[in-house]
Amino acid sequence: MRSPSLSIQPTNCHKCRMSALCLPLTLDASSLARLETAIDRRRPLHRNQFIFHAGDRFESLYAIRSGAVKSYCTDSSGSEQVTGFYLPGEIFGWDGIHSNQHRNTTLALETTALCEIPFTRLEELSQNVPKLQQHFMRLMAKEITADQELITLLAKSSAEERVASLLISLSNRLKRQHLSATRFRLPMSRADIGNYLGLTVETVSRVFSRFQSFDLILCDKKEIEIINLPRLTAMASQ
Amino acid sequence: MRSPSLSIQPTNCHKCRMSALCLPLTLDASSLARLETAIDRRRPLHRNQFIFHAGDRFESLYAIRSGAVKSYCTDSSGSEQVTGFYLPGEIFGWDGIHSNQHRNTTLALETTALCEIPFTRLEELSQNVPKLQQHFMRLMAKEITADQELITLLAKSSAEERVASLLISLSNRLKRQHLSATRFRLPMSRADIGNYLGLTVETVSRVFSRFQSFDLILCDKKEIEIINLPRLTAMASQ
DNA sequence: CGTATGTTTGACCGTCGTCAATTGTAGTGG
DNA sequence: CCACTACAATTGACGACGGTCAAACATACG
Repeated sequence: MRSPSLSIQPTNCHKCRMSALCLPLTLDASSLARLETAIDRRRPLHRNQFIFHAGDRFESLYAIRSGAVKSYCTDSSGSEQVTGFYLPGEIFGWDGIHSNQHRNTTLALETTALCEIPFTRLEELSQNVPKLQQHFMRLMAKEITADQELITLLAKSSAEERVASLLISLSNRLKRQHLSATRFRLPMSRADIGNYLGLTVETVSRVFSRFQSFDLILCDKKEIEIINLPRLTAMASQ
Repeated sequence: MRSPSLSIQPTNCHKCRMSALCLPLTLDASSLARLETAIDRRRPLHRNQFIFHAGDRFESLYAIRSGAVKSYCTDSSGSEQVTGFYLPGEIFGWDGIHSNQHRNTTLALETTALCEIPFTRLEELSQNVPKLQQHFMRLMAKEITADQELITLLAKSSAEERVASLLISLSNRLKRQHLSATRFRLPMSRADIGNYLGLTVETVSRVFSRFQSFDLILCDKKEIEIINLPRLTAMASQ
């Protein structure tokens, strides 16, 4: 029996509209039932609440049901580096697997609902459910692919290309969740964007202004409307 | 029976001096024996020979016995981005897991001996040998960690810090192989270094010159000697 | 030996970071 | 409810770091 202060309702992955992303599609009913028992649906976090800190013992992966989080690590000189933003349907926490402790700190950028997936349970289940093992390896590999795309972006692209890429990435990820691909609210600050993209706040702000003057986007602080999606896409994939 | 043209000798992981890195240390004898049957030791590749191309069907992971390789991907506009250099004892090929085809092209930077680890065999074995599953997840997670360190480097650091970081990284990785941490030969060109670090060849060359004038390193084309390891380390971890 | 490729160095210039000031927004408590 | 404060975002002026272009030189390979 779970404590009501930690868990708000039983998990029903098969009814969850995220399942296409965080679950193997081909999982049979009994395997799914076993997985569900491992997943703990926590009460929503509010803005700026931490999910885990760098150095914390690694216990679980997390899937986002709603909201958004950012992960960042702090280097020796104390400065932060944002390593990722995660949106509904996405899974984070992989960084803890290697050394059994997290390297990133992760916090909610807005009110956020999570599913917690205890990793040892997941490993046990994977032993018995080959598809599950495959699926999670794929998700990890996807994280590697995403990181390598960011590496390419940082190594090669101009400020405008970087910002365009982030907007297009967010647009695509929201679209996959059947949300609007052209109107959305940025969950993160300009500073977070700049940090993530290796730019200063000022540069990010200037790029947003330029994009508006080019009629690529409309933006009112964090509300974004993409006016010219094709051209923005072209700028991004350069 | 293996074709002699493809395989030069039977695999003996337990005698291999790399095993501390690419194998789970705690694997028992029978598990190890089963793993060995899956691993194919190929004849050495020479410089500029490809291991796989972007788009190739993903079949195997590869462990380096000797030599060095570089991985790079090609973006829409045809320009390359080096995503990693791999040295003896390291494993590459993870990028193919997600979509069952490789995103990176990987080639030998010098004469290189590899062990090929067929991925489906590895998955099968992982089902029966929990330690093996754990170990490979850790290795993948390590790749994620490494990529995120590169992201931080590219987002934050100056040209000098980037080059210093690469030299220190190579030094540490060679040291782990019980090779000299202060005298080594760079397997890659200045262009590769620049591409990897998001710099131009000219900038890399200038930084090498500056490092020499500061008495941090000595270098004769690809031969490097680190003169002042503490100061170079300080420059790297900034 | 000759050509292709890699490396170094110089001169110049553009992008983006730094510093600074201003305005707008959000959260707090009287 | 509004003042007060802290924080976020915008815009401008200026300069530095690293990119671009060009030339010279070294090295590798056939």
